Order: sequence, then C-alpha cells, then structure tokens
Amino acid sequence: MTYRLPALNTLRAFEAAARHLSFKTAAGELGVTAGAVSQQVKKLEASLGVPLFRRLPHGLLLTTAGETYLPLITKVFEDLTRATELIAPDINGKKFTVGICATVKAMMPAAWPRHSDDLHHHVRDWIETSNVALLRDDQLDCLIRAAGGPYRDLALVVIPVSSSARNVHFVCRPGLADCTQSKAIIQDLTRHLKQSHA
Amino acid sequence: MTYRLPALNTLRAFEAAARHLSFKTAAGELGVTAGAVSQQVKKLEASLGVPLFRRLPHGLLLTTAGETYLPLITKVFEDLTRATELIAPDINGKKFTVGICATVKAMMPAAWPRHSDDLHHHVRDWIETSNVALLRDDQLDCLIRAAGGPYRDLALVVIPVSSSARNVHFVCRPGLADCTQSKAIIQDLTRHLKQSHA
DNA sequence: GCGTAGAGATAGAAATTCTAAGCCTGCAAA
DNA sequence: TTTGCAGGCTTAGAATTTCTATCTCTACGC
Repeated sequence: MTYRLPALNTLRAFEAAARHLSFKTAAGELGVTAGAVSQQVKKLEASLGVPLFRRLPHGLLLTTAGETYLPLITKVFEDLTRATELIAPDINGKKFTVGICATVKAMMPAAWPRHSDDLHHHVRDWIETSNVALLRDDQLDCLIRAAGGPYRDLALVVIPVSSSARNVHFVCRPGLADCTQSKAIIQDLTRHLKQSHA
Repeated sequence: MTYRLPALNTLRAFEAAARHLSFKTAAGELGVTAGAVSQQVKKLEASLGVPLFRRLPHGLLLTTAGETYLPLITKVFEDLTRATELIAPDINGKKFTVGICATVKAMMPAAWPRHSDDLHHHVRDWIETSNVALLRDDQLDCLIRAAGGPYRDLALVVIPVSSSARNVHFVCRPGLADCTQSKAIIQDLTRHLKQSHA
C-alpha cells in the first residue's frame, strides 16, 4: 500500500491560495511570504502535471482542475483536523498562557481580566511581559502589548484604541491567529479598551 | 479558516509505521532510514502531546490514541490519492519508460517484450541502458539490470534466477515500487526468466 | 552467554523551504 | 498621460528541516 502523492505541504499552500484566490493573502494565513506560496504551488502543479491556477496580472483564477481539486482538498484538511482533535484535544483546545505588558495592563479596568465574562474558559495564566521571544519558545500562546514590532514571522492583530493612546497589539504564532481562544481574547480586549477610552 | 494541524509529513511516517508496526519496514516503504521515521513519529507525538506507539525492544504497539488515529489517517491518504488521481490521472497511470541492460535482454526470449501479454498497457518505451542515474532524472521510471548496486535511496526488487545466472534487479524510485506498472513488469519478467532458465 | 533484530540518540550532511530583492503587468486616480 | 500601487514571478542565498551514519541499549532465541 504505497501512496503516490504530491508533497503534502504543497497542498496546504494550494488550499489556502485557492480559498483566497490570492497568494499574498494565503501567505498571510500561513505565516510565510507570497513568494513561498508561489513556489509551493508551482511545485505542486509540476508534480501533478496540471496547472491549478490561471495567473492574471491582478490576481488568480482556478483552472477546471483546480476548481475540482479545491473542495476535495479542503475536505481532507477538515477530516484531518477532526481526527486530530479526537485524539489530541489539546492541539486546538488548550487554554492560553497570555503575556500582557504593563502599559496595556494600566489601560484596562482594574478588575480585568478577572471580571471578564468567560475569558477564564480560554486562559490559564497571565504573565506580565512584553518579550516577544517567549512566543517563539511556546512559553506564551499570545502577547498583548503596546504597539511595536515588526514581529517577522508572527501574526499581528492591531486593536484600535480611540483618542490619543497608542494602539494595542495582539501577537501570536500565525496558526493561532484565529482560533477560538485568540478570538475570545481579542474581542474582550477590544470591548474593554473602547469603554475605557471612549 | 486556519487549520491547526500537525506537520503533514510526520503523518506519512506515522501511517506507514502504524500499518507495519515497524519503523524499519515503514522506512523501506518510504525510501528512508528507520531513524528518519523514528524522528518524524517522535515529532508528531510531541506536537500532539499524545504518544501514539508503545516502543518495545523488539517492535511496536499502538497506543489507544494511535489505534484510533490510524484508520482515520489512512482514510485521509486514500481520499487524497483519489482526489489527486481525479485531476491528474498521470500521477498514477502514466506508462513507464523502462531501461533494460544488454545482459538481461540476452537472457530473455527473443520476442520479449513484444509478445508479452499486456505489458504494452504499462510500458511506453524500452531503452537499453544500465545507468541508474537516469532513474533519478526521471528519464526512466524503472531499470532492469544484472545484479549490482547499492542503489542508495532507490527501491530494489530482486528477481531470482534459477541455476547459475546472476539474479536480475528491478530498480525504481521508492514510491513506484509497488504501483500497477511495476507489479505487471516484475511479474512478466519473473515468468519469462523462470521459463528460460528452468 | 552470544548473536541478532529493532528502537533511541546525536552530530553532521543534504535537501528543502523561505526570504528578500528587483522585475513586470495592468488598473486607477490625478 | 503619468504616476502610484497591488499582486504575481524569479532568483540567489540564508535558514530550517530532514536524513543518514554511527553507536548504544534491550530483549529474544539459540
């Protein structure tokens, strides 16, 4: 039972690019540069012997083959995600360890995050720091800090702060940018920052 | 829609190792060393946070998690193979370009392979050569030659030849070792060699 | 006991993948 | 028309990942 498959990582690039019809956007989702996605897709097309995209000067279109392939590949990734969650719930479900810098902490209501609706479902620990390196070591799942950067290969969500204060940055590894935990934290953060500085 | 998945190539290693309950055999199937498979599997287990195998001094057992995971992952690879064949039939179906060395050619009946049952379904071209390098360039899909080697990262099927003659080697890239084409060629070769040298 | 088979660790080599530039094309606003 | 931009392509070299080669260790069978 030998499978003759294209390189698996190229499929990841294809799937994201095809969903967004853009190498650049896909690159953002995957946390790499557009050139990397372009190369991966080209490699996939070469190994299949079939073009998957039509490159237009301004964007992408799927070929018929790509059109056929996309939903099948998406389903494969969904199945894979489900299978993985089944045996390793932690991979998507584990509570976050969150870093937060003193500046932002000072901007929040005194009782936060203790009084936040259901943040405790998503967060295990709060650590006062602004050290981005901890994200790369997996010592933190995300970091909330005053605007800074650049963060290179990390994902950034800018949380707008009205009035004079500097914006707040939510930084994490790209894969974690829109998981449940990140979304919950960002939403709560946004709401409180709006109230405090209205 | 960001998937949080383990590294995809590690799944390939897990799937093969779990099917064979052996890193060594899996390594053969994948065309790498056992150490490489061991490392990939360890990486997968680390990223899942769950052990998939119990390592015994003489072999492997699946843990409950591994037991659950295997059929799901196998199905993913099957789906992937089907999807890929759908848009790129060539990837599994293309006819082989076969190299055969003069020595072996001389051992075969004069009319071979012309008179072989249905080898023409599987072979596009026959080229007289014994140059293994052509396999790596994809100029050949497989090579039939007098015993030699080692072939390093290539797969080898030894075709036993009775009596005094040297064995015959069927060499190809690992992924092609047991696809339809290879099997058909090996079977036909074996039958004729047995007849010629009985 | 002794030989062997298979898994684990590790250092260095090999291969893959990513980035960083610069290029090119067409759209859109001035 | 010109200028700015957005997005894809290409390429060299850097960074990272993966593989090999070696050696060690444990149990099994003779």
